[in-house]
Amino acid sequence: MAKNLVIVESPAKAKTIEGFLGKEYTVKSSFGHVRDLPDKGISIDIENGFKPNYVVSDDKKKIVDELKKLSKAADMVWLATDEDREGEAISWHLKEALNLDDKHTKRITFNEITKTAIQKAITKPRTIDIDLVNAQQARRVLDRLVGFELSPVLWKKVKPSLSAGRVQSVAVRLIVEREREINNFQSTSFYKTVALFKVGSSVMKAELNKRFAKHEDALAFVEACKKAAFSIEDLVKKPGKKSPSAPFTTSTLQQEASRKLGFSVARTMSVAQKLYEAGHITYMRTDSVNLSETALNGAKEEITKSFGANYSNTKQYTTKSKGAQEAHEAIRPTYMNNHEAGNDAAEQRLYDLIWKRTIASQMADALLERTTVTIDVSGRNEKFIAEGEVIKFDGFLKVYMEGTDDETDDNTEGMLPPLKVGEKLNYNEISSTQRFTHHPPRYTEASLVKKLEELGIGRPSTYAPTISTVQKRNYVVKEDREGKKRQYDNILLTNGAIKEEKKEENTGAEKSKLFPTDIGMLVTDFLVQHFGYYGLWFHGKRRKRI
DNA sequence: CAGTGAGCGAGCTTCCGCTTGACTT
Repeated sequence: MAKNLVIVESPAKAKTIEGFLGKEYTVKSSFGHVRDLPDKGISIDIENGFKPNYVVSDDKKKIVDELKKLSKAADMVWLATDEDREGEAISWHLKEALNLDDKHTKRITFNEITKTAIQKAITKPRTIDIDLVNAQQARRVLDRLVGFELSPVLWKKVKPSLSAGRVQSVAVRLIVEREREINNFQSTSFYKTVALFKVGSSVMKAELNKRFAKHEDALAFVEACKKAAFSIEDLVKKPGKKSPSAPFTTSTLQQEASRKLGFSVARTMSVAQKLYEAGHITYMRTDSVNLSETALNGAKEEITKSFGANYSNTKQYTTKSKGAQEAHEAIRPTYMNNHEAGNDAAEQRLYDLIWKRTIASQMADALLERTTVTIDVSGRNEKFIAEGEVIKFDGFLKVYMEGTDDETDDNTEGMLPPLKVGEKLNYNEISSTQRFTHHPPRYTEASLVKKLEELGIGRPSTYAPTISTVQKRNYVVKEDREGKKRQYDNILLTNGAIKEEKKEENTGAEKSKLFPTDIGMLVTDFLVQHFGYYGLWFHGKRRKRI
């Protein structure tokens, strides 16, 4: 029997660590939390200091018995659960459930799974941080009280089996409020004027720096263009750069896999889990953008070998999200020199995304040259503006470009032909087209996760389950909607003649967007009315029961 | 007389966050 028992949260992690520590150490996993409030009833003694009544969860009885036996036989038990609020609580629960005494128990933490990090952790044990444990208990108790007091009110007043809680009710409210914003949105139209100028054998596109509100003003401008002369008034070149994004966290992986691969957040997580269990990537539930020393070196080596030393720019990123607890590394390939991994197409594509994002994060900025051309229209104050962008050094763009959520028509900026100030220009065509302002976008699963993270609501392990809960309760549906036909005006000037047309386009089509249901809106209004800030104040004052 | 239906009462649902399988479909 080994002298030392090390307990971590995840079995895959246990397997890896056992290899680092040698024969004196047995490494086991708790499979997450081992104790919790029971499923039924509040189970909190509100009269006596809100004392929680914890029980060993049914699915953890076997593992707790096994850990009990192993801990009795060991000289020392090392509680090596994650270095965050929940991890500290898991260690404390293990100590309670296994009846561990202080003399034979040590608490260690590490936030990367490397041999040096583990060995260093063993030399610096500490005791359980009871303040952090209490913070977790406060979180747990509050969530139970809110969820189990509020939900039955909904059963009575609205419909059985509904639910409310600190996280899910906010998620639903965000979707409901966005839908109402969209319904109240008054779209206005304007005229966007674009010219195509002949420059040698190529064509340069330029947009007018004024948008006309009225059809008659747009028409008057295009009319004036018939006789106007066009010349280059100004030519400005400015250097620019693009920097790579930080390596993936759970939330950014979910967003990018949704944009680039069309995965739902649940799909992303289950595919990532398989890659993790096969040892291809690091832990997939993380809020950290940190990379270990070995990862940084591995990336540098790989970039230098594949692209040259001038493409390498080794750096550490700092988290932007305020609630981050950073118990793990960022999501990255375990071995940087593995360019491909995975058993099926989904795993391979997700791995490819993770590999590229990680490698790109350690590559040099892309260097650009942005050119802005101002074109004078004789007899008018408005100017046409043409913009061009030339990549001087591609840097990280060689492997990876982050996707965007933008739905606006893409203005692909390319190279501009050679030009000089004062040069006269002739147009091929000038058009003024009626465009419409957009309502704020509906949430996708991934953009909702992004919003929740910004608000500090939910954790990496709960983003995907929360999204499925609000759909399971039928508060929210994920749907495609067909667009509507819309007419718009187009004024076109070619060869000195103006042609006016009514054209038709499809607008408002949605794909895989989140829509609130009637019940979602009703429950949100009910909760806001009775349990929003003023609702709580009202009920407290009047001690009114509902 | 047999079948129907109104009315009553009991028991169930639910939170968030940490982990995987063990289940169906």
